[in-house]
Amino acid sequence: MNRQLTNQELAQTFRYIADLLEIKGEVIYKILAYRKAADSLEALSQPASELQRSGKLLEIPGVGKAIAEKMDELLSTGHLEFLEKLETEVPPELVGLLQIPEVGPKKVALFWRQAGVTNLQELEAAARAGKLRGLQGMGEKSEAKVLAGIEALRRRSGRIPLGKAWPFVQGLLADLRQVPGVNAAEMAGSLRRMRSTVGDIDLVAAANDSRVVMEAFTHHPWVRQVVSQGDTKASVEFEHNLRAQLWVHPPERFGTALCYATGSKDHNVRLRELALKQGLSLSDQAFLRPDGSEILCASEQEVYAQLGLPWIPPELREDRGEVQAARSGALPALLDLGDIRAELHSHTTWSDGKASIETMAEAARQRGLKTLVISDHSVGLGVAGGLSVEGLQRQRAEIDAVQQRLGDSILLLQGCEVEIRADGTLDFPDEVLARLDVVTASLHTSLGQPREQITHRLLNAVRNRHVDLIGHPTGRIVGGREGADLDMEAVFAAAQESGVSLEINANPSRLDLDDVHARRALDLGIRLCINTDAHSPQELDLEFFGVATARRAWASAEQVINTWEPERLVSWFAARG
DNA sequence: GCCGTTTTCGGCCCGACTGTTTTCAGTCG
Repeated sequence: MNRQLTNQELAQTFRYIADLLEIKGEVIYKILAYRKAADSLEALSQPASELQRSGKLLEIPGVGKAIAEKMDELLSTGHLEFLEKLETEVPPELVGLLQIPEVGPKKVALFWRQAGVTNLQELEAAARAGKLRGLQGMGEKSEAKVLAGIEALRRRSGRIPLGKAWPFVQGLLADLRQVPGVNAAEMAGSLRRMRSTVGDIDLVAAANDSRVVMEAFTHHPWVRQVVSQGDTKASVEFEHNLRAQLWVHPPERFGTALCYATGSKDHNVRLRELALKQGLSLSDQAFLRPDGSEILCASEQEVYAQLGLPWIPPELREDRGEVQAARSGALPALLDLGDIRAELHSHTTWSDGKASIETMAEAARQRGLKTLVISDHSVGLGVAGGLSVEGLQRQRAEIDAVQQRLGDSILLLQGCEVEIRADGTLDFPDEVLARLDVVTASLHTSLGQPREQITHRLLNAVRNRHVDLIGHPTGRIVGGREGADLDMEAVFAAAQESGVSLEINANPSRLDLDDVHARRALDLGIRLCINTDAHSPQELDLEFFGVATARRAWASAEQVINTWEPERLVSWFAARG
């Protein structure tokens, strides 16, 4: 039998169906239903295949009889007759055209039905030949836009990793806050929700005279092109194909605008539903009473309060149950960066790190950490100058010496990031692992192994009683490579049994586990750790991104072992052997 | 196609911006 489709793959299939139906010209609500089902699948904390076995597919929000049947067929057979038929009606490559900016389903349908276009090459040829300008609703400008859009599509490589967008936006916001009359300027959208990748950058500013802010924004030195500009909203493009849009509202309405622009779309729909039940109307423009008068909210707290809710942290605003939780007073007490007391995964010049043990220890101490685990690579990772057994012994002596010098201001532990070899064995025998204070096992090589093989490999490490942590479990690179094809449910089950802690690697190019996996792990009672994997003192600051990912997974401080004091950590590691 | 402390049928968020269609359709978030 074929392996089970993942939730992600199912979601992709339903989104693809929605796109095809939209080009075909189906009623919009049918299309929205497929997209809603896809959203739910992605937010699901357990595999749909599991729900299928227990006959609970209909319990997925937004999944009714028709979609449940299709899901069932996909999970059971690996294909879907409905989709195969649809693909004979609508040329599948048309879906790719939706990626072109300013080209939506209606335009694609127009190009297809009126100009015979079935793929990107044909569209480009038609545009260059001037064959689009004569179509209904098209002119020369629209035709040029299509060509420019195709070029932009070729340049950009999808969404921007959070780690790139974040520092860029800090600079931009600092400049906007300097503009005379600007009362506040904040990021919004997926960036504020701390998703691992960001589409466009959304910003909201409070000012009484929007024109001054708009001028400053569209003339910012980093701006390469102004895409659109109005009184309340402007959209620009920077170098490297970063796009940003700015909304400007008067200060007394800033909370309403910020809340709306932060989203997510589905979270906003929930809020709107609550507003409607109270006879209120909530939109990006205004929050209105039944008589049409406006409820002005300068802060988000006021928006939520009007709806009878406590303020919901942006990281939770994904319509994954947060509004219901807020209503019943069951919002989690989220982990905060200030709760972090320990860094459990760091590198030094003993392998591929840039700084000495002492420099790293001093940097950790300055950041208020009470425990630092030095976990250089093991010998198997040759490119990183991994340590041999003998090297580990010499390193232990230096760690002890640095500890002497630093006194009890910070506790240094000797760990090791031990290779999980391609055959599933660990780089060191058990008696060597037993001498280490902390053992982190990680996959770095042969990540492309088939599912069964690589899962088995990771399970070997999870079940080794000397292993305390699993580093960046899937090996994914944000905006780069997919994670290994792991059976994550099997990994979670084994972790639950062995008590091993799974890492959220805080480096923004990893963020691995991701938020959905992390939430599933927490639901199963698995303890998480959040580590920077720092190779230099500055990288210790990346913890922030890992904490954000954990917050998106609804993590509390107690569920993350980095919040523990040194004594508790030491006894936990010791008890694990 | 989904859903129900207004409904098992009739809704499903809605406004800004752009280009072209001189009154609106398409896209976007």
